[in-house]
Amino acid sequence: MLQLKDLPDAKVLRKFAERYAEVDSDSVIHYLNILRIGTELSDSLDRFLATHGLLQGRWWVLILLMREDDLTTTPSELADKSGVSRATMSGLINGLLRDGLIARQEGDVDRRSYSVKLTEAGQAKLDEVMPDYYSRVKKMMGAIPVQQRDNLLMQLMLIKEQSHVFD
Amino acid sequence: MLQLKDLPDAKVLRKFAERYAEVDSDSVIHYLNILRIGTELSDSLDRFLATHGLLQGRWWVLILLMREDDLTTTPSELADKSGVSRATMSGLINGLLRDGLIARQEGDVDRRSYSVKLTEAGQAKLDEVMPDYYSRVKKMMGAIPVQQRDNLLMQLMLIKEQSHVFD
DNA sequence: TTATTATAGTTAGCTGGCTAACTATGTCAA
DNA sequence: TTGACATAGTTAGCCAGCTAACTATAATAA
Repeated sequence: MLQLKDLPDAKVLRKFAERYAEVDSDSVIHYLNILRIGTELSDSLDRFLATHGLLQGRWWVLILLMREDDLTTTPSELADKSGVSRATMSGLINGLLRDGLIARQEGDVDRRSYSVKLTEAGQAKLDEVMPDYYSRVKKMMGAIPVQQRDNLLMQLMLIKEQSHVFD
Repeated sequence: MLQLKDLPDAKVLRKFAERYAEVDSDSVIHYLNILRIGTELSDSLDRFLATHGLLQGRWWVLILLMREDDLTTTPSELADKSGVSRATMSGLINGLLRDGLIARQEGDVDRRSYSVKLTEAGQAKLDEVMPDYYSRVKKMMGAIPVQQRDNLLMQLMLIKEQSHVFD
C-alpha cells in the first residue's frame, strides 16, 4: 500500500489548514512519517528476501510452518496466525506448492481441510535465509539501545491502540 | 503486505535460536512489532476511508492534486511524489477517472504526457473526508505528547536509516 | 540533420490483499 | 433424525504493488 513519499511541508500544511480547521500539523506529520517508515521497512525486507529468491508473504508461511513440531499445519491456522484471509492464504500456499517448498497432506480428522508441511527444500531455504535475516535485524535494531526500543515500542502501541478512533 | 499477526513467543524464539545462532530475541520482537503496527495503522486508515467510499491509494492522489494551485499535475509527478511506479499510478488514475473525481487534460507542452485535474466532485469528496480524517489523526496522535512523539519519530528514523543493512 | 539516449505513459504478467459467493463438511438445536 | 447454523477452502472480481517491454515523444551528441 502506497504511503506518501513526498510528505507535506509547512506550505502544504498551511494550505490544508486554511481549508480544514481540524488540521494539527504535528500530528499529521508524525502520523504520515510513521506510515511511511513502516512501508520502507517492509520494502527493505522485500528486497532482501528477493536476493534469496523469496517473496515476503510466502516466507512468513514457511516460518509459521517451521514453528510446528511436525512442520505441519492447516491453511486456516496459517491464515489466522498471519492475519490474512483464507482466500489470500490459499494463493500463498499454491505458490509455495508450485515451488516445492511445502507439500500437501490430505486431512484425516476433518474432511473439509488438509494440511501443509514444510518440505526439505523449504527447510533448506529457511536455513539459507534466516541466519542472514537475523544478523541483519540485529544490526539494524542495534541503532537504538534495547531499553529505548522498549519505550519506542510502548509508544507505538499506544498510538495503535488509539487507532480505533478511525473506526 | 502481510506482517505477522501472531508474533513469536519465548518458546518459538528459543526454538529458532537453537537452530540459528544469530537470533537476538529483543531485536526480532521489536522489529516484528514495528512492522505489524505499521500494517495495522494502515489498515485502520483503509477502513476509515472505506466508510467514505474511498480507497487509500486513490485518496492520496486526490490529496496530491489538491496541493497544486491549479489542482493539476502529471501522472509521473504523482508517481514520484507518492513513491509508486508510473505503471501503478496509471491504474490509480484510471480508477479516479472512472469515478469522476479527476479529469484528464491533454498535454500541450509535452506530447508524451497529459495532465489530470481534481474535479469539483473530487474536491467535494475531499471536503467530506479531510475534516473527519484530521480530527481523528489529531485524537490518535494525542495519545502521546508532542515532544515524546518527536523523539519517537527520530528513533524510528534511525532504524529506517539502518535498514540499508538489508541491501 | 541523424542517431543515440532518455523520458512519459501503458500493457502484460506476476504478486498478494480483500469480499462475496460457493461447495463440502461439521456441529448443534429441535 | 432433520434442519439450521458454522466452518474450511476455493473462486471470481476488484484492488494495487512490481518489472519488463512497448510506443511515442523529447533531448542530446555527433
